[in-house]
Amino acid sequence: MSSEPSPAPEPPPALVALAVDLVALTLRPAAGTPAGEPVDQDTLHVLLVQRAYPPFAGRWALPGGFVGPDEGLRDAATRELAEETGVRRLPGHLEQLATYGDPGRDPRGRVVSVAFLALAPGLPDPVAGSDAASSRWVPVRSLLAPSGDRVPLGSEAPPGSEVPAGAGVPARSEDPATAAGPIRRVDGADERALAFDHLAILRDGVERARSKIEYSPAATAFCPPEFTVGQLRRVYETVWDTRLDPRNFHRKVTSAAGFLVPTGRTSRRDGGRPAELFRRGPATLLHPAMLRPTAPPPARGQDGAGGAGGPGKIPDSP
Amino acid sequence: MSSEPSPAPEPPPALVALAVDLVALTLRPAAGTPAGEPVDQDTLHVLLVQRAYPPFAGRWALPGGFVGPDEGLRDAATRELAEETGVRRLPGHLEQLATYGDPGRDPRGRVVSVAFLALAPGLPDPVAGSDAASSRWVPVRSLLAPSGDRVPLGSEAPPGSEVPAGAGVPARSEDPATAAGPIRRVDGADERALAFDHLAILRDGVERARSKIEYSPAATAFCPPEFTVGQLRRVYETVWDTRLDPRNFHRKVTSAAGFLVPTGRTSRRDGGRPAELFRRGPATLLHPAMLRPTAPPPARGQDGAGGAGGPGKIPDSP
DNA sequence: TCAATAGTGTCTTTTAGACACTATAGG
DNA sequence: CCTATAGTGTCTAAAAGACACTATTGA
Repeated sequence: MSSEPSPAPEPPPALVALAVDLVALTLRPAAGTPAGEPVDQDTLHVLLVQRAYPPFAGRWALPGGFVGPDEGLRDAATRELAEETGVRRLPGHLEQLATYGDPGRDPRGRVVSVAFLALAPGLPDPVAGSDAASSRWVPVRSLLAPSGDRVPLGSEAPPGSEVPAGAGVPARSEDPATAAGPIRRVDGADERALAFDHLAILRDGVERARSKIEYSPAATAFCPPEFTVGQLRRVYETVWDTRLDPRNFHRKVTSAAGFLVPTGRTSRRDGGRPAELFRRGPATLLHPAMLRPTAPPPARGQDGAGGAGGPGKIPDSP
Repeated sequence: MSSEPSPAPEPPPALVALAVDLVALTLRPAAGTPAGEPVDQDTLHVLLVQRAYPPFAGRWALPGGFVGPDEGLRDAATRELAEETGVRRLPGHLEQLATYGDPGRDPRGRVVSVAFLALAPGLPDPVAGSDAASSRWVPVRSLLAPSGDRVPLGSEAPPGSEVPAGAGVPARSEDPATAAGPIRRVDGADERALAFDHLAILRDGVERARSKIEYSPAATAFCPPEFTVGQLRRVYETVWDTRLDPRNFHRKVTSAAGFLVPTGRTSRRDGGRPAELFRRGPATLLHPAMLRPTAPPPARGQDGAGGAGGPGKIPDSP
């Protein structure tokens, strides 16, 4: 139910501030790839903004903001995403992730945030929004690394070089992605840490994306309208952080009914046989599913299929 | 992010009332089973309360209520469930489902509701809560039926007889479960309809439950601490509304690592060979998963895995 | 005896995964 | 020629599903 009228002996309706937060994921070339490394090695990036005001001023956070008085939840998420990326009709996929609203998650008072997950093909470098000092795409791996490790030596961005030269956003000393760099602190906290409970939200979003592309064609949201099987495979490999056999992948993906529709055209390549171009098909669920390479019998780590969201527990606390 | 401080040129923080709603599912014998039908045919039931005050006075709704000023979301859901069922330490499973907060879903103003999904073994008949005229378990099928059909002739409760004799809650003329009965109307609306957007929430909850038990051991939440493979199979059959081959089911469920732990004991039966008793094992994800009998290649109906959760789209509008 | 449920085994089909081999581009 | 990517075929193992058969109870 939604609430009770005044005569009901319920706890008084707590009035809370309502916000949306976005876990916007995209694939971009790993910046700062050392010479001699394979170029164009896509990595998973998330959109972050640097907070201009307290609390957590100077810290990086997921983009988001308050929901307008007459604004729908999804509308608010769409608006925030458009504001931050400068893109009005966003391609890709947007779905509700979970709601984080336990008391204490925001020092200013009770703020309930409905988090959304957005998957999009390579978006432009973000435009500084009105509510943030700056914003940028940050490699997810550098944020989820337990504590500065898990970053493959040399394949991840070295300190201060996550942004390709000329990207327009100067590297900042507060860079959150500098996993290998010295850890600076702002009012006693690890400055690499995200504001509020946003690291937890990010984790949930990434896990949701990982399971989502198993059972749905959502992986195509990371691709342009027309794409090759090889591109799609690189999406899966990047999001899952695995290697997949190109031959078996090709067979699976092309035999899943309604997943891909051939365009008849073919892509030009730098070297190698030209590949067929496909569009996303009408399927909403994949059959058979594209299951992640299975770690053996023992429990795989999460708690729930989130049903419809497939597996993946949805926490409700920061 | 969660919000911006006052100096930010964001839309002003809309203050909203925060509520939780519960989709509490359990398995109970179909009431009103005509003589001659197989008894003890479990069916999926959802807990509903009858609203005492406007709006939607007299209509049935999901149990729920406002979140206290210093109360966590999950805490509020747990409290509401305990109040409505009279059970303090609830067995079973509780997870966040989705949040419904679009303007207009509540005629009194902006009310944002975080819905939770609860799965529990046969709970007692509900105790009338302080905020509802009455509450009861209602067969899900009668609520989700397109418009009075989809109810297998003779196997569903006939008008006014959903409650087993002596259940303590007299059948009311407003009974929402009377799918086959005449449709009465209150202020112009089909009285069988649930209040607010609760039918949509119920649909989402049922679909989440259906996919949840595919990838997680959540089906055991419908069982007592010790149960037989046959009982577990009946859970799957009821939730999925399918028949499953007992022999293949037995093999699958006992070979999924960590799903079931044998107790060594055996159950006594009325007729038939005694069955081994199991407890729920430590697994959090099933491998291999218990996939629903697959409707052929065409898309299976939802939009997303949610969720590892697997599949299942999470809408954010009523 | 029979009916009913529990549990095992066997066979076929589908799918996953390893991997050989051919096709078509650029250098 | 080479290398690199695309795409097909073939084999094996795992899993799903159909179903025969045995086991153990109550009536």
